[in-house]
Amino acid sequence: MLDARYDPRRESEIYRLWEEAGAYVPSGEGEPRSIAMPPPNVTGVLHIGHALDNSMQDALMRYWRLAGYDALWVPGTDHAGIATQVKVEEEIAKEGLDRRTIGREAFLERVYAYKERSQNTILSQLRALGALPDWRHERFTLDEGLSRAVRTAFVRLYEEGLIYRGDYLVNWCPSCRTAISDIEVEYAEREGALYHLHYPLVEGEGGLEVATTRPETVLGDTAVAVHPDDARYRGLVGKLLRHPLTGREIPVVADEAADPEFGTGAVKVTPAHDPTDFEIGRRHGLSSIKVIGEDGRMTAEAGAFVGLTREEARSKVTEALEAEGALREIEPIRHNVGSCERCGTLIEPLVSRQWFVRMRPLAEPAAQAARDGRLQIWPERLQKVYTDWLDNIRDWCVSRQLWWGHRIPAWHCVRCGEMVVAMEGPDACPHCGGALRQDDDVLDTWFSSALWPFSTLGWPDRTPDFDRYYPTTALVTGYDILFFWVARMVMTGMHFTGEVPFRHVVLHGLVRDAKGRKMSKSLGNGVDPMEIIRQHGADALRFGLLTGTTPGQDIRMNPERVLEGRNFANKLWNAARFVLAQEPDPAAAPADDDIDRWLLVRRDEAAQAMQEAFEHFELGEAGRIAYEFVWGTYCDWYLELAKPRLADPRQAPGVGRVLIDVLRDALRMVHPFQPFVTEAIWQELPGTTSLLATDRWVQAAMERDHGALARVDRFTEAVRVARNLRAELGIRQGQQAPIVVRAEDPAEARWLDGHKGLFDRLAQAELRIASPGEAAPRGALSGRLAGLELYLPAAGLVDPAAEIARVQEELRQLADEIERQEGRLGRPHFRERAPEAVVRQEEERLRDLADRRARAERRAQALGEL
RNA sequence: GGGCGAAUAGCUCAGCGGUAGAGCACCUCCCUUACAAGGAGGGGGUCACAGGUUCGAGCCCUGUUUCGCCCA
Repeated sequence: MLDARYDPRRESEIYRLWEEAGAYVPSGEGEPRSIAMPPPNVTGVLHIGHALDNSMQDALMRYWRLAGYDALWVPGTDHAGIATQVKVEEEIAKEGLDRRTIGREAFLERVYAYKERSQNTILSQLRALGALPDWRHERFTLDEGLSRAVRTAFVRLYEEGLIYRGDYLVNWCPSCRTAISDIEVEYAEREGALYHLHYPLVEGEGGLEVATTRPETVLGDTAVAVHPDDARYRGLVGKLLRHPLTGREIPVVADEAADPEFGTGAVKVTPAHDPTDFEIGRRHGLSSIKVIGEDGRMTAEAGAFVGLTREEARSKVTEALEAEGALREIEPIRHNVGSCERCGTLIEPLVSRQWFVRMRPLAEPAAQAARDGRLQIWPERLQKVYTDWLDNIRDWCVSRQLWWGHRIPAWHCVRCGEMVVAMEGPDACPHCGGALRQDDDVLDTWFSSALWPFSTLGWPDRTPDFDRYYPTTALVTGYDILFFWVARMVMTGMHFTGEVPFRHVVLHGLVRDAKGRKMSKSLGNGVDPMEIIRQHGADALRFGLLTGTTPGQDIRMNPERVLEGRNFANKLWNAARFVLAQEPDPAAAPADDDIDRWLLVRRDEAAQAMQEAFEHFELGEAGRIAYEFVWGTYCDWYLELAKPRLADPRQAPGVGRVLIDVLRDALRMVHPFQPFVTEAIWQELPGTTSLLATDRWVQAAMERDHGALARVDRFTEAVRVARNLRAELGIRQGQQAPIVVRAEDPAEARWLDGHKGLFDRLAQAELRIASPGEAAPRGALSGRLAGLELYLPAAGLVDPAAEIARVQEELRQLADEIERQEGRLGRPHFRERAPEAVVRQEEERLRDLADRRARAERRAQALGEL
C-alpha cells in the first residue's frame, strides 16, 4: 500500500535505479535520434536556466526512448575560460596571491581543483533534476579527445588560410586583461560629454574645431578627419594642424567615415584606440600611437600623463587642454559605451597582435543551410536573426590572454622568429634549428564549444558513434547564445564534417523572476533550482518549467506553476494508490462497456496529440495534454465511474484491468515531464520487472469507437446538468435528488436506463427515465441539453417566483443567442462561401437553440400552474 | 537608426480563421472509504486602440500606444 502522499525525497533512489540499469544507453535499434547537451560551465552551480534547458532535453529524450528511437544524449561540461579563471583568481586573491606570482603551472593546478569541485556539483545537480544522459559519453571541453579536436580544427583552418595572426584593433578588457570578441561587448547608453577642442593650423591663422567624447585619447591623435563633401572644411583638407598638447603636426584628411551631422563634423583620429579611426588610419596611412596600455593606464607615449587611469587621464587632459585654451565647449550627451559582458569594465579598443578566424567563407554555407531547410530553427522568426548575423559577419578574434583554456598550437622560434602551426610542437625551428616556444595565448572558449556536437562523438576520428548519431537531431538552448554558440557550431560543423551539426535548433527563452526581471547576482533575485527541488521535488519543478512555456518566449518563474506540478504528481500518485488498492488482476479480460471504450478513445487521442506535439518540439503543449488526460479524463471521470462498477463482483476484474492498463499509459504520458513519480508508481505495479524509463509508448487500440465516445460525452454532460440543478436548489451534499430525464431518442433513453447506477452515483441522484409521452413533471427545476430534458421535481422546495425568474433569464439569454445565430446564418454570402460543414454546424446550432427555447417556454408555462 | 517580441479573466499564462481556455485567487457546498496538495457547483473577459481583408478575426494585413529584447 502506498503512502497517502507522494514524497519527492525518494527521487534520488529512483535515479539510482536508472543509472544502475544503464537506462540511458541507446537501444541501438530504430531510427537514431541524438542531442548534444549544451555543456554547463564549470563555474559553480546550475541555475534555473540550466534546469529549463535540461528539463526540455530530458523530456525529449525520455519521449524518444519510449517511442522506440535509438536515442543518445551526450552530456558534458565546459571549461569556460574567462569565467572560471576569474573565479579562481578571486579565490586566490583572498589568500593574498596573484596568478602571475604563483606562475602558470601552479595556477592551473588551482583551476583544475576548482573545476573538479564545480563539475561534481553540476553533474550531481543534473541527476537531481532527473536528467538522464548517456553518462558513458560524458565529455569535458579540455579532455584529451576534445583538445585533439581543437588542435586539428585550428591547424586545418590555418593551413586553409582561414586563420591569420596580426596587429589589429581589438576589444580589450583591461580588467580581464585579454582581448574579447565583438559579441562579448555589451553596449549601453550612458551620460557623457562631447568635448569641443580647437586645433590650430600650423601655417596661417585659424584652425579647426573637433569634437570627441574621449579627450584622454587626444594624446594618440595622428590626424583630423572631415567628410569629403563637407563644404565647411573643403579648403582645409591636406593642411597641417598643430596638436594643442603634443605639438605634433597632424594632417586634415577627407574620409567618408566623418559624420558631418555629429558634433562639429570634424573628428580627431586616434587609430590605436577607436575602430573607426583604425580604419581611417589604414586608408590614409596614418601612424598609430598607443597611449593606453593593456592595464587600462596611460602609456609612456602619453608623456606627463603616464600611469594614470583612463578616468584620471580624462580630467587631467581636459584641464591641460583648457590651460592651452584649446577647450571650447563641453556638451552633455548620451552615447553608447561598450563594456565587457563578463565583468562590466569599460572596453578599451586597442591595437594588439591576435589570432583571427576569417569568417565569411564559413558563414555562407551556414546561412544557406538555414535558408534551404537543412537546418530548421524554432521558433522560425529567429531564423532571420540568425541569417542576418551571418550575412554581416566579421572576423573572429579567437586568441585570449588567459591561462585556462586550449593553448594555441603555434610555436615561435626564439632565434629567427619563424612560426610553426602544428598538432605537436617540433623539437627545433625547422628554419634555423633554434629553440621553440609555444604561443602564450589560449583560444576563446567558444572555439572548442563550436566543435561540441561532433568532437564529443569522436571527431576527428571516424567513429561508429559519429557515423550513427551525427548529424544530431536537435540542439536545445537559449536564444541568447544564438550567435555565440549555435551559429559557430553550424559554421564549423559544415566546414569540417560537410553536414549541419543538428537538424533542428530548439530555442527557449530566458527564465525571469516572478516580476519579469532578468535574474542576476546583483539583484539577488536568482531562483535556486536545487532549493525548489528540495521543497517540492524535481518533478514539480520540471512540470512548472515545461508547461508554462511557448517556444522562444521568456518565462517567468512563478511558484504557482511549481505547485501545480507538485499537486499533479500527487494526484497521479493517489490515483495509482486507488487502483492498487483494488488489487487488479492484470490477466483479467478487460471490461468493454461504452465507458471503457470512451476512455480508450480519449487515451488514444491524447497519446497521438502528444506525439505530434513532441515531433514539433512543443513540449508545453504535450505536457498540458497529459495533464488534462490524467486529471480530467482518467481521475475525474473514469475513476469515479469505476467505483460503483468495482463494487459489482462480475464487473470488478474487467474494470480493474482497464484501470491498471490505462494507468500504465498515463504513466508513460507523464514520464517525460515527471520521471520520478511515474517511475516510482511503475515499480509498485504488480508484475513489474522492468523500468518505465525503458518501456514503450502508449499502444493505441485497434479502432476508436466514436459512438461510445459520443454516448459517454452526453452522459457526462447530463451528470453535469443534474449536479447543476442540485446546486441551484441548494440540496445538501450526500442527499440524493430525484432526477427525471426525458430523452427524444429511445435508444438514448435505454442507454441511460442501463447506466442508471452510474448516473445516480455521480450525480447523487435517483434517476428515472420518463416514459414516452409522459408530461413534464410539475413544479420542477429543469435543465437543458440538446435532445434531453432533465427535471428535478421539487414541489415545496422551489420558490415558484424565483424559478420563474430563472427560466425567464434563461429565455432572455436564449433569445440573444438565437438572434446572434440567425445573424450569423443570414450574413450575405455565408451560405455560398463558407464550407458546407460549417454551414451545417451553424444550422444545427440554431436548431438546438430553438429547441431549448421551446422547452424553456414549456417549462415557464408549467411553472405557471405550480 | 533597423529588426523582433509581448499586450487575452484580479494574477501568471495557453490558444493563433469557425460559439473565449487553464492554473492560482474569489464565492457556495462537501473531511463521499485515491487524493483537502482533494471533490462538486459558481461568478468574472467589448482578447491594448483604430482602420482593413474575409461569409466569418484574440487569431491575417496596415497604422497607433505601452512595455521588453536584439542588432548597428
